[in-house]
Amino acid sequence: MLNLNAVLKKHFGFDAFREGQKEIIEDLVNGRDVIAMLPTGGGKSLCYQLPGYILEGAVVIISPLLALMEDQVAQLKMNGEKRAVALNSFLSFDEKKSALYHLPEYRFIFLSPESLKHERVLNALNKIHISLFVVDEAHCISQWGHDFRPDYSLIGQARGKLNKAPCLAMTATATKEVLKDIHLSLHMTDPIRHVYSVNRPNISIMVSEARGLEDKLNQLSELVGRLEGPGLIYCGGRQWSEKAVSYLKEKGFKRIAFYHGGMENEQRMLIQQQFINGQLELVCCTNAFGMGVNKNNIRYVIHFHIPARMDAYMQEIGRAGRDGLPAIAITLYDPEDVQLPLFMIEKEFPARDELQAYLSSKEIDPSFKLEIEETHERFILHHAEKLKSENWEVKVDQIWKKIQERQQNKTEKLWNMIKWYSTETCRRSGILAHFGEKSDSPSFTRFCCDSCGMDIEAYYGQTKASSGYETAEGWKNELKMMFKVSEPIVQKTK
DNA sequence: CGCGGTCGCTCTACAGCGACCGCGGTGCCGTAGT
Repeated sequence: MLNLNAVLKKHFGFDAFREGQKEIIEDLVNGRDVIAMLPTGGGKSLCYQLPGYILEGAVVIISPLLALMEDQVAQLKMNGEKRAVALNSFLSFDEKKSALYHLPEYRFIFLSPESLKHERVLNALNKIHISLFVVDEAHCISQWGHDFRPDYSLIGQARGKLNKAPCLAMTATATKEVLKDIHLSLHMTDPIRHVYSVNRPNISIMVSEARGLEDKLNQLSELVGRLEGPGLIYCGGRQWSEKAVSYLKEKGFKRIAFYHGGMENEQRMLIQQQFINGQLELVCCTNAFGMGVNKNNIRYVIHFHIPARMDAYMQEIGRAGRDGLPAIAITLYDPEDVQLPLFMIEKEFPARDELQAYLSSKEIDPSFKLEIEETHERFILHHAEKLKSENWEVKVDQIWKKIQERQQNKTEKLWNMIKWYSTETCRRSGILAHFGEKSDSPSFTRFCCDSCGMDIEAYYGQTKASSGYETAEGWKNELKMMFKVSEPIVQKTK
């Protein structure tokens, strides 16, 4: 029997596995497909890196962001592993050509789902022996694969064209529906699920009703003034993230910056690094900020606008309190705010006449290209490809049906979120129910949520008392007693 | 749909109002002879 602990010590220098890691690795080494839902910061990358040193061949990792791939490669190289490469658009043509030629020499190969569809890449991958096929941040399959980045939904198909290898899908947040989506989309064979609770007992959850912009801004500056940082503020739009920063700066707060997808890459990397290193106390951002932000001492996450779905909300608040110390998530909820996500769901897809105009113009003159939004075009082309034997009118009907289906699906998720904001029962139980977990095991306290009687004033007092890190251990112990975090709820199926 | 910015009106007034318009999230990706 293989001694995994010895391999762990030899290659990573650790004496013991973290929770779940060993079981996941054992299943993979035994050739099984695995879906792993591990809490953030649970040491997910080890789950594919270690098998890379046991199994014959290369580990292929599908990653959603260039920055994440680069990060992982840099980390591996820092650990002395030179046989790691990221095959992406950062490489020049010559570099890419060379990397593909030398592919058999690599042990860890990182790819985007988009590059996985190119013949050249597939051919090169087919010439090597793949020991393990990994999809990192696998919830993206469900979150993006249906519309925003359809290539995410083609990973399973690509996998079928490659040498058969066990498949590992990893994420921190997934509902039952998302887990099923991952399973089916990746064409996994009877996968073993290692699913841990999404509950984060050290994060208190609050929803504060706000009426109108002025009320919201007042509440915001009060919170920022009294809460211990570092903190994150999630806004619904790019301009909002910038405006929130100017407002708070005007109020005298310092070390704040904004972050959104419209900024230059270099600037984005700078802000992220400054925040991680503690030079920035507060970042106002859109949902672009998050994945790959490895910072364990975020003390609060404020939602200035509501997220559109529960799993997105959990991912966002889950960035707080990774050190296990008390943290708080507060949403400033104005019932009027539902209009923004509603509008976005509408706008995300082409309208019926746009769809019709696009497909009919292609029918009349294939060389003519009707200018429509890039995401709309990609959605149409992706689905038209599946219907390529049909005539254009059938395509219009079928794709329109698909659009309505997607919009309905997204709107439903939004209303579920709204329902959760409006209820007066325990918020944590509501979240756990949403993820299909029973909520009887966690011992809820007055620090649970506003519905459980949590008082923000008491919270201010507690965290102020424990400001600095001298008392960190004391708090950790108190929390363990309060929440029994030493006995995590593990729901392991199969 | 709501917000904010701009325009134009008033007509002693150049500040203040209403009408109107534009905007609103997430990110990959090309090229062939070593």
